[in-house]
Amino acid sequence: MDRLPETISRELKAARLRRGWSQAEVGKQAALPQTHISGIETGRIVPRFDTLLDLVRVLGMDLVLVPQSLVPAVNALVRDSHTGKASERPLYAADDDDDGDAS
Amino acid sequence: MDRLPETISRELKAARLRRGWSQAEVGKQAALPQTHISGIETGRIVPRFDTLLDLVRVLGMDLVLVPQSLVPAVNALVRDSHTGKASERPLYAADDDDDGDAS
DNA sequence: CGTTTCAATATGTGATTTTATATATATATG
DNA sequence: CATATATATATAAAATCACATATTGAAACG
Repeated sequence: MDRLPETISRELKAARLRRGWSQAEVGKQAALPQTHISGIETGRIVPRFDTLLDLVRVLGMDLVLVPQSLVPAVNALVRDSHTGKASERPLYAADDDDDGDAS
Repeated sequence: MDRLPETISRELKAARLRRGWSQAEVGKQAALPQTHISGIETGRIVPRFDTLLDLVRVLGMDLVLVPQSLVPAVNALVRDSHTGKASERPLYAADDDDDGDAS
């Protein structure tokens, strides 16, 4: 059942604790009651997409749509940034402003 | 504004058309009625996170949680894979099948 | 040209389920 | 006790589902 946001729930909680915030504090910033944060983190309720997006962004993260084939690469990129290895890579040195639209 | 999944909606539709699938076809694979696909694509309804995840995965994509600071890099990575520039990088070689239309 | 058929898409109604919200409370844990 | 977290109601709003139907667009035909 990896279609359940159970992973997301854990990552949300981890990100929150990483910042040393309480559920009430996160809830206040995302305009959500603490009980809701609790329900989402425990996986008891599956949030709407916009709700999750608010939460995620309050925690300094974002949800990005990527091709399945690139998921490993993206995960590696994120992991590298954690370990500090990203400094060796002039990744987006050139400006990259997201037009985000490829019609 | 941009917390609405309006961008997601457009990308969902684009990905669907890229594959030449009808809403009914996508709905069948994601176990959703065609009317829902329509509502989501037109932005009339905001899906739950798990629903959106099902849809996204049926379309060969995924939603990845990344730090906001890495979003530009991730977008660049995705863009490069589209334009074929990824060839310099022997990452995970498989190039996603979105070659656009075939007709 | 008009209209008929057909596929794809969008919209509508009603019922069911679930999130979202507010409030109160229980259970830790220090 | 005070704080943080989880759970329990109750209400309102919205998604989900199934069905029907309208709209659009294209192709075929008289």
